[in-house]
Amino acid sequence: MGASKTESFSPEQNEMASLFKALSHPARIAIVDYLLKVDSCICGDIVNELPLAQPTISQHLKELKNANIIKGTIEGTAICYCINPDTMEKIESHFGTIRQKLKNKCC
Amino acid sequence: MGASKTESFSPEQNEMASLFKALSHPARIAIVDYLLKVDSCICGDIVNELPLAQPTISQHLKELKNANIIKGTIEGTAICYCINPDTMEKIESHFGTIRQKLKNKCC
DNA sequence: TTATTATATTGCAATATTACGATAAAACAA
DNA sequence: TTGTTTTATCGTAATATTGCAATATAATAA
Repeated sequence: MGASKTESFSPEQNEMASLFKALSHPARIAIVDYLLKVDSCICGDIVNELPLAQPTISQHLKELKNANIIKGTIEGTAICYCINPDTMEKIESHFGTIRQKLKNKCC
Repeated sequence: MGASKTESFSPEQNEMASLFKALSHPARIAIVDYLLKVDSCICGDIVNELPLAQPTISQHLKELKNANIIKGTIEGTAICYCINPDTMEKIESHFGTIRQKLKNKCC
């Protein structure tokens, strides 16, 4: 074994797990942090910001893109990445729902 | 290689990544969902709720505990698990901050 | 055309995660 | 004590992730 039993859980549960998995690596958190820090959707220089090799960062960007956490648009030779606000809002509202449900608890 | 370069990132980035990693598996999402669904902090029957063997669930519960997402208190022979609202609020406020920062963006 | 620049893909080694059978431990009941 | 119930741990196989050198691709410049 070793593969996670995806088919045993609901689509919603799998979707949330995928979103969190995309955010479960410090390099990917750092990428999101950087995209938030710079004024606009800066192209290119993510590689210079992080202590990782270019293929590694490309791989992390791909995972963030696949999870719809960031969007990339081709801008000449470079690619301009920025955060997808819809996905962020989706996650925030998930925790908003959790907070609501916790209000009726005894813990 | 293969180990993630934890030391290259800030404590905050590593902490958020750890929280998301704890939530990055559908079984652990399902555990949180179940703890939210039941009226109070129900003891024991998480094993009967999920299609996973008892050692596997115990392992998932351990990870959620280590991440401070759930708390467990001994209740006789059983252990009573419930969600830690502080950690949930921490994550929610993280995305609240992200939303604020996105307001000033062009994307 | 050739060169340059930016990003993606391939291939692989190191490491981590997932799942579970077997077993242990802890609390209680008879 | 022995038995029962509940949860944790150990050991291990299957699979996934991480990181990077080498290489490929794509867009532009000279």
